Amino acid sequence: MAERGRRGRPRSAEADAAIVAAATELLLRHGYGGLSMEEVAERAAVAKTTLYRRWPTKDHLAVAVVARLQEDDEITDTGDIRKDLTDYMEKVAGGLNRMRAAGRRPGEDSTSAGTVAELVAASGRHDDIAELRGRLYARRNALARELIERARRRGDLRADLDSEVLLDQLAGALYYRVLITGTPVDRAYAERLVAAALDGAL
Amino acid sequence: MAERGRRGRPRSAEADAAIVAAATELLLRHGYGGLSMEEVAERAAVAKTTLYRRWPTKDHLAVAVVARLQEDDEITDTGDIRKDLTDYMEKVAGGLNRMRAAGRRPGEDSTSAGTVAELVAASGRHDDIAELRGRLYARRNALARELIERARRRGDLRADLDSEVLLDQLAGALYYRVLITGTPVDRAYAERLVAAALDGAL
Amino acid sequence: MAERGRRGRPRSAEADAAIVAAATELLLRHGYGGLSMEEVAERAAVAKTTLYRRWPTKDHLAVAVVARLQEDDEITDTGDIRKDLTDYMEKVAGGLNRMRAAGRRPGEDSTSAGTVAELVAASGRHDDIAELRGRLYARRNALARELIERARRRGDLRADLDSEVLLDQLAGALYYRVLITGTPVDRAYAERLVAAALDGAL
Amino acid sequence: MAERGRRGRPRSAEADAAIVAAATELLLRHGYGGLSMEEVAERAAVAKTTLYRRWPTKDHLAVAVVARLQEDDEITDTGDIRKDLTDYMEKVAGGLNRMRAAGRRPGEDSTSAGTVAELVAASGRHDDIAELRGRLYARRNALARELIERARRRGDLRADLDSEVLLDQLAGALYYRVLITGTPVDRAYAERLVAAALDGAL
DNA sequence: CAGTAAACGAGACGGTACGTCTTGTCTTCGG
DNA sequence: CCGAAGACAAGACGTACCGTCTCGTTTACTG
Repeated sequence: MAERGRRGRPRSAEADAAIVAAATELLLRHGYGGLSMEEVAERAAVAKTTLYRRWPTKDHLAVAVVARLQEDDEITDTGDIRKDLTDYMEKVAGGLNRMRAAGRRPGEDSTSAGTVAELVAASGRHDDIAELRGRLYARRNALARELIERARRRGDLRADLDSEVLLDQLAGALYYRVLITGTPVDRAYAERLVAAALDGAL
Repeated sequence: MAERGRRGRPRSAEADAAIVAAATELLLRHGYGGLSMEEVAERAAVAKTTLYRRWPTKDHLAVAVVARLQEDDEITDTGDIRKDLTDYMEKVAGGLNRMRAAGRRPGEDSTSAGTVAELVAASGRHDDIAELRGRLYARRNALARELIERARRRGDLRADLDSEVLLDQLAGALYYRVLITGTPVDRAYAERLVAAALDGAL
Repeated sequence: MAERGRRGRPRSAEADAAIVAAATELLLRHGYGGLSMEEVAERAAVAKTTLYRRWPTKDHLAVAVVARLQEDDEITDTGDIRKDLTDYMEKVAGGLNRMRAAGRRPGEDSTSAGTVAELVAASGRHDDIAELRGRLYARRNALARELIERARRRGDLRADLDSEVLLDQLAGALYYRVLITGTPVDRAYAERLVAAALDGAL
Repeated sequence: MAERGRRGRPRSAEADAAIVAAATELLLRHGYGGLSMEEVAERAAVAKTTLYRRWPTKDHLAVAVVARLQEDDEITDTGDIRKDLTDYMEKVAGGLNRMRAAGRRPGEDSTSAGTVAELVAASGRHDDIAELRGRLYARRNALARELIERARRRGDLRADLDSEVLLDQLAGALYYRVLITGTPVDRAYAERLVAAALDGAL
């Protein structure tokens, strides 16, 4: 089965890299509002057409940049479910906190993470972005649920556990604090969170 | 220092009402992007000056509109903490679901709530909005925490309960589903959620 | 009948002047291709919106500029029809020659008048410009025809003269040389032209 | 010195034909602005490279297309100078009128001939086109002048006739009407024109 | 018949201007 | 002083085309 030779000039990998680099820089430094296609093109020494050939919209570019930034929060399974969940929560929190700093003058305590919200908002403006985000979180959550399932099968968690809700509670608490209440999220919080979820309130 | 009676023509209450009405209509119908100051002014038969005299920014107007829409999620205390929390969760979910529909053509299943995210994003753009939102959620959460505290004092919840985390878990799960994963949130889910939080995973 | 006071802020006369000045400069210096809305706006220290509020298109602006430049080729009637026609031809030729220089580096012998052609082309792209140009030339020719008619009534021209054709021959020859063949047009040529037209070829 | 046989693959005659056909179609149907290299390439099922290998510029292609369209306005010499000139004028007018229709929706009375002007404008943008056009009109006019000279030698025209001006008057009038005033040009007009030029105005 | 030179299809690329849009301010007149 | 009307500055957006380039492929002539 002969490899069907590609037609036409191939896309430039340099351009790709330069664009993403410039966009990342702008996004982290000046936030979503400070990310302009015009300036990305200029900084990447690339024509605007080259941007739009790859990403049909500023929103798409921004989402791609952030997706790359948060690419891999790997999940490790040590057999200690309490520790594994706490580690995972810390990784997720880390990703969020990195975005939290975006567009803030250093020292300024960013009470919320406008940039994260802007990206969620982008989902609302483009169905394809929404879909992409959906698949992304589905995959991510699937991995975490496997971790939980293994622990349950080992007998470390209740047999009738609602793993979907458990994940919502855990990840949700982080996003809620970062996006909505603007309260801090760190290792200590991750521990309290996992403890509360595992032990219950009764 | 004598009371310095207001000079000049007083602000028109009709204008206020017309503006908020028009803005609400646009926001719910066409989403945040479809809310333009120009069009609000036209529909309210009001000059743009009049808008900006009252709200310094489109973001401020939008936030004000939404704040009005979600004004009152009252908390009731029947003594049955499981039921009370479930009711409260359902109210919060209701508010979110109402925003979820914004800007969607009827029938279209809105996987996420772009408009909610836009408003969170607005917080990231204006410190005063962030502050306002902070105070709003602080008050709201304070009420919910009182409910929990009363239950604990009655002995219905663990003595060493981390009530801050409990609320994060509950509200967070809702926001997470609405904003991030785009999964549905209804009475049934509220029940599962409260059950999981109260009973724990172990 | 009371003058109905204009509503809203009136258009800025300074902006008008600055725009036309900048556009004229660019058009004459760099030709039609060198006239860019972007640069006109910058040079006039004016927003692009201000340009487009006045002229819906680059073509419209360019035409307006040129119309202003050629505004008044007055016709004088001394009673000597040969002299009057020659003078008029010279004036028309002057206007054309001024456009001929547009966009040419000094010293460069412009064989044709691209800019004039660009403006005629603009008529082909916008019906309203075509109409405007039609009215302009109608008025211009009407004045010239009056001159001719007076001469005929005096008995200085044939009684059965076709004055429409006479004008076409005269003005046409000038435009033909400037636009098509690229041959020069000056006072001497104007004299030959009028002589030939009045005396006939037989 | 032996004929140094061409190296490499010869140019495709099919491509040539397809390109010119597509370009002609587009130019006549949608005018100069509607003639885009991109679309010519697509319609001719040819790569853009193939276009630019033959014509360095869109302007060059357009000019070539039109040159082909107006290739031959042959001049016939019957000995009756009035008739011969009228016939020639009619042929020239025919060519212009064909261009006049370009880019017009059928039925729409094209007051002017934007496409002709666009081509003249193209001369202003490329010296080689200007030169080409110069040579073209020189040859054309030379033939017409020979016709006139023969008539003069026969004694059918004044001995001191200015044949250059005579031609400017005749052709100029046609172009002037088509390009500038937008008035119609037909056989009847050609007759009036030749009559006026031959008989004079005095 | 193998080698090579050029044409060719496909499509990415840099560049540039266009015309549109929206925000928030400013200026005028009138109540 | 408020309001209505609308002009204004600023600046990004996404589109369109041009003419150039870089691939891989095809078609001739040539040694």
